[in-house]
Amino acid sequence: MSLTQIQYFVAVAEEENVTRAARRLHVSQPPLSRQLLKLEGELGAPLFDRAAAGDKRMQLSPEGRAFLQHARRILAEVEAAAQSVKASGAPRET
Amino acid sequence: MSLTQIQYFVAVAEEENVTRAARRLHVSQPPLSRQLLKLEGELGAPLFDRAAAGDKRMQLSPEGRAFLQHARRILAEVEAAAQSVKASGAPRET
DNA sequence: GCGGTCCAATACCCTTTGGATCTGGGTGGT
DNA sequence: ACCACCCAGATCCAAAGGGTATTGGACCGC
Repeated sequence: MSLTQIQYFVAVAEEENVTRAARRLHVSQPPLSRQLLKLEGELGAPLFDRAAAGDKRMQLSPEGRAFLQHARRILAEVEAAAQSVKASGAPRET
Repeated sequence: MSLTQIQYFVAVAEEENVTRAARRLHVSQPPLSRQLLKLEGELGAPLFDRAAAGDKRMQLSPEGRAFLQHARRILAEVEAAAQSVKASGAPRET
């Protein structure tokens, strides 16, 4: 599992569409598709319901919904980690 | 920034020694050293005080200490994320 | 029923990343 | 002075990750 995979997953979960998510992430669709599958493989469960015939959207599976919560927290925490370094290195602006 | 870099960093922070951390992580010392430097580069600040002449330990810098807290949370959250998928996929043992 | 559209997945190639080995420089202990 | 320890740099090679082109399945209008 990697941070990029997590970013990718969140984007797809939000867009409910791989192609749109790819545009948003400035990558092409196939790599995104692959990383998604790879992530599902590692986790041992599908994160999306692709089966839905009459519905083209990439809908989150139950596992996907559970994962999404943590995924968001991870990304936020990463952001915070980077900030904290900058903050502690330059505690004051002067 | 990647999850492996974060793992590496935590290990070194705990061991206060790159070589030992490398053994613990089952990687060799040079890659570990490089990832550390790379991480510091990305963050824009050194995470360790290597300057200390008479002291061989890799001591955390103030920025390093700040980062460590988040780093641990990130790894814990990643762990939790994986667990949550397994849990929601197989809510019961039967 | 047939072509056109939309979308994810696969095939293939190529660049980049990351790990391993070997080496060097600097410090401390005996 | 010699040896041990430790981090960083150089070099090489395998693996990962992204891009383009293409396929395959489902739906829509005609």
